Amino acid sequence: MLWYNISSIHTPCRDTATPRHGGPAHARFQSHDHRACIAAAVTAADAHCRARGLHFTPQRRRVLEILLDGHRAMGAYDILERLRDEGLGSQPPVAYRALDFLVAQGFAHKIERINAFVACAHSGAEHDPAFLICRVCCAVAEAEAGPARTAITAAARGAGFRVERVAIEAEGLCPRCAEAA
Amino acid sequence: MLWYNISSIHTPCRDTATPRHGGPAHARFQSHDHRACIAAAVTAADAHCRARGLHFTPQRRRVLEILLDGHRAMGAYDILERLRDEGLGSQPPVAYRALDFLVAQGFAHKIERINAFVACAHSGAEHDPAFLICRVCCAVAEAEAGPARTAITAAARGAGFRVERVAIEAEGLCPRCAEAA
DNA sequence: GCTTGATATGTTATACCATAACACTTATCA
DNA sequence: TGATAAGTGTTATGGTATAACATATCAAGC
Repeated sequence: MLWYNISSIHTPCRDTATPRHGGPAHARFQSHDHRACIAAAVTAADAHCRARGLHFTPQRRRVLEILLDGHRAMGAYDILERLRDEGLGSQPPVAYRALDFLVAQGFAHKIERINAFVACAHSGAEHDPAFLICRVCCAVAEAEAGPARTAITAAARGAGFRVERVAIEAEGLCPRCAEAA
Repeated sequence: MLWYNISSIHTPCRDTATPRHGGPAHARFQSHDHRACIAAAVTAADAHCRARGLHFTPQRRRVLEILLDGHRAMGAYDILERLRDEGLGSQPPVAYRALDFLVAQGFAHKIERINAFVACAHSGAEHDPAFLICRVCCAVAEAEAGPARTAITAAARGAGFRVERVAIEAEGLCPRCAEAA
């Protein structure tokens, strides 16, 4: 399971949401080859778009790279700030359009609870993401929610509702904060 | 399953979100005794608070009544408008404080996807709500998510994450809009 | 090429959602 | 009855998101 730190967005636990390093929860992505991991995800997205005749434009590509590089949940305005620094756009719609595209294509997810976006941890593969959000440090993990999705889809079908997308977001304590408590 | 209509809040489908009547999806609560249903829920909340030494103040009671009466997903500012009309408060924090209390006590739920609140359809009973949100007309239904919650809690435990609260929100087509499509 | 329609971007303005902070009041209980 | 906690009133501001319209770019058929 991949863990993300939260960035400076507006959240219930914003004040304590400074990036944490060295802990067990994050050991996994401290050791991996982050550069290669980003490149692979971008390449996969590129191929996906090519295959479908979609435009993987510089803006969209860059926003995905920023999300992958940050390796954390980022607010749209965090993204926008990066884009602005790089001369790739300066107004909110620029960020939101790119993010909408990435989310629609499954390259990124929106975490409704905290109004933030993360690069998808399993790009390319069909999957049902669930997010675990620590209420103390706001770290976020993407977990697999296949069985849960199956359950809710079945319940919905019984009511005549046709499910297209499911957002599952669990709030609680991450391993580190649970131990501290 | 209980269906709610969406109110005038800011949503992807706000323009088509006028209350709908007469359809099969809503037949269930058109026939029930709404007055009695509201009274029962308020009485239950009152008893719950009394038992725990919590203050079920006039403001909190009134906000719950408004949610129950509206029988739909309402934005905090919709609530505030009602309170203002009744002289019970005029500034946003008034509405948010009451809503926070009601959500914390389980008398209401927040639907993150659309930044709206609904009165709980099963007040008093322990339950795990899941929401079905129609992407066309924004009608909202509260379904039971017990099995899904069990699944996600188990997956989280495997990662050392302690789940306290789970939000499950499915987006798709309600029976009526599915039929129209 | 050139037109045409669809898609994407630039920009302004605005709407909507939510809380920090502080003063004041009311309830509870030792 | 005085101390403490909980709730309310109010101002101000911060954070999130989109409508609307102008412009530019791309892809396909003539």
